[in-house]
Amino acid sequence: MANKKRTTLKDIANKLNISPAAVSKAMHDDSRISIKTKEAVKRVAKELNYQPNHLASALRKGKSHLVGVIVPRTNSNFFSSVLENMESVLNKAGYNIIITQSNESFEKECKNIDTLLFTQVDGIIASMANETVDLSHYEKIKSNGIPLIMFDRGENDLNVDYIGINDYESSHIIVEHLVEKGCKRIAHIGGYRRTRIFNNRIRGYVDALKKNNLPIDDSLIIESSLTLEDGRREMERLLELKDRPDAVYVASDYAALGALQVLNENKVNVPKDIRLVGFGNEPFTSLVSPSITTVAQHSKDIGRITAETFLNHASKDDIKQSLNKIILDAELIVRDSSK
Amino acid sequence: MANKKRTTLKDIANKLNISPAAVSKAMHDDSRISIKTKEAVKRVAKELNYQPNHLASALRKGKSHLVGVIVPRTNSNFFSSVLENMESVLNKAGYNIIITQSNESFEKECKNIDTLLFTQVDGIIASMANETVDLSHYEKIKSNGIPLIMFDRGENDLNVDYIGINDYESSHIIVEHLVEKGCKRIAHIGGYRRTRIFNNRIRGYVDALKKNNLPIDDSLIIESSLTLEDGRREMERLLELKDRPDAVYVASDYAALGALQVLNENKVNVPKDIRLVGFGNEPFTSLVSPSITTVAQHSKDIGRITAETFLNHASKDDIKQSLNKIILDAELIVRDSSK
DNA sequence: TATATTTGCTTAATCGATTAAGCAAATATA
DNA sequence: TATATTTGCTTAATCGATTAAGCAAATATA
Repeated sequence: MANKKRTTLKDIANKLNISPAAVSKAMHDDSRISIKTKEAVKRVAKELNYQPNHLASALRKGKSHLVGVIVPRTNSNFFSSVLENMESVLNKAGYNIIITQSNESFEKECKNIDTLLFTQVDGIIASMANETVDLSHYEKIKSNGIPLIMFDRGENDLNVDYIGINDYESSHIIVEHLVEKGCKRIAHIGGYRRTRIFNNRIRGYVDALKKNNLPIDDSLIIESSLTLEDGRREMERLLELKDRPDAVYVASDYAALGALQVLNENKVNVPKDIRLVGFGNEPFTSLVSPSITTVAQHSKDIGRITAETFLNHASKDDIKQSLNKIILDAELIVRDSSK
Repeated sequence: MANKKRTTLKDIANKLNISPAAVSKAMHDDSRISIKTKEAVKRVAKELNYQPNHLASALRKGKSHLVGVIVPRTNSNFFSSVLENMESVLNKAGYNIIITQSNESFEKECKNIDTLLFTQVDGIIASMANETVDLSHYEKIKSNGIPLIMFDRGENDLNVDYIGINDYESSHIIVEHLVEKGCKRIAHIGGYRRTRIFNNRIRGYVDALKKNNLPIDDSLIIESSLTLEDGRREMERLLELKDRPDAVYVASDYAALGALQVLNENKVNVPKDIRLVGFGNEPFTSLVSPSITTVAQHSKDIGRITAETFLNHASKDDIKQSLNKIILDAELIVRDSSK
């Protein structure tokens, strides 16, 4: 069934004995079309179940009303929630989003960008893969003349709008919280400094220690990929230290969970012997025992503001892009692992 | 920068003093174009950084090479992995995917379908929201003349291809496993019977009990929404029974985790006193203690086969759709909670 | 009443890529 | 050598929707 052709403006025009141009204008409530004609057009459009051909209008107008989104993965609560809110804002403005996953791979990220540019998106919103160091594929987006917006994971060098949380400040909040609980030797299992957000977390951690007159001990500052396995391995290393830390701030919930497993296995009492703080507020942090203190990243706001930033660009003709950071404050969620 | 217009076929044609038609054919390696011309065209195309205008070719060819995908949520490991594999297969065949989330909402699902149809997708791949009972919006897809493929959560009534795991058989495997471990009173915290997959799991559970000559006890069969909270509440109810079960088969990992929390809080030894099995192989099942025995759903295969099924439809001109189920066997992953 | 303005449409071109039809030159075959 | 076929392109139409330009009729203004 249903192999009949789609209804076009021309079909409506023929039925009403007017020109397709008049039909197009009537559908868009042009002031130069009589109310009578408009009503007739809309009635017939409904009768024939007219669906505008988006491709044709996009081609003519030079806008596809599609926005490409690149995320490392969708299966984290953070990204999934960002996407949901981003989509809702963009849909209201008549844009649809094409979601792609880089799986933290540089190569996949390059491919995704090619794909999105090929699909003629009106803009790209991206959060960088961990692997990515070379930024030339992102420059390609800019030289294509469409807006590029980064969120959560960006790079200053790109000189585009960025929306994220205040990583530097988050580390302060975490350290202050642990100091308040009486901790004096706070370790940090962090990401690699070359990634902006992890560098900021490390800087925040160091500066917060200084502010509280605590000594900086390089053996307590660890860089890793922050997987669950990394968390396990680094926690084991920390436990072997002669002078064990009394708190560990881990820059990712997954690594924090790995650390917690090792602590539990070694019968180290959390939070009594060692307090633990993660980052990201992944759902499982509230599910394990003890539940893990962590930082919520305002995914809803990030999604919404990122979308609004794109719309702001899209409404302007000049595509002057510049570094424009919107930094949100993160929120500490205190749970059993640091109480 | 970069406000210069995009390169078109015409630009290449002008530079080489040939017609745009020849350029188009050269780019597509038409056999009627000389090798010399092809080489020249490709060289100039590269020089001018030519990117074909996808909208124009889609309009002309009547194909957008876009596939719409609707999932309840992307933030589960299962859906995220399905999407990843689906995308990879479709990309290779020249299709891009537009991912949308229904958030388990019927209304959002309807909106997503409208959006995708408006975007002129060549087909829709969907997994139904829990809320959905009325199927008329799915019928709309079919009457649009584009293929509809369902996976994981479908309905026989739709009469379209369906790819999923063997829920009925999965329940058998789980029950057999528990019986083997000596369990005699196996409870089932399941989903609502109106959802096909949950109904199948319940039927499988009941039939497997019969097969093993175990009595069917209605107080041990519970229907719920299978959230973590549901798991907690229903486990509490089961613990209040005079005659407690010695095993609980929960039809979702989240609810299984809720059940596990209650068991741990009540100092019930898992697996000694009560064995526990979940469903879905969410990452956290291997992370909690004790780790939860669960069922893996072959997300990779489902993604791949779903994509291939679509491609199969797309390559044919006639859009005869019929109920065609591809059922994969699930795999039991035995962990500490049932050892 | 004569001119200016507004209303309500039509005509024709356009967005780029594609393709059916066709033509001239080159090559193959009788 | 004469005809048939192949090669290598061009011409022109097309996919639908949109829009600048413009025209005739209706209405407003002088």
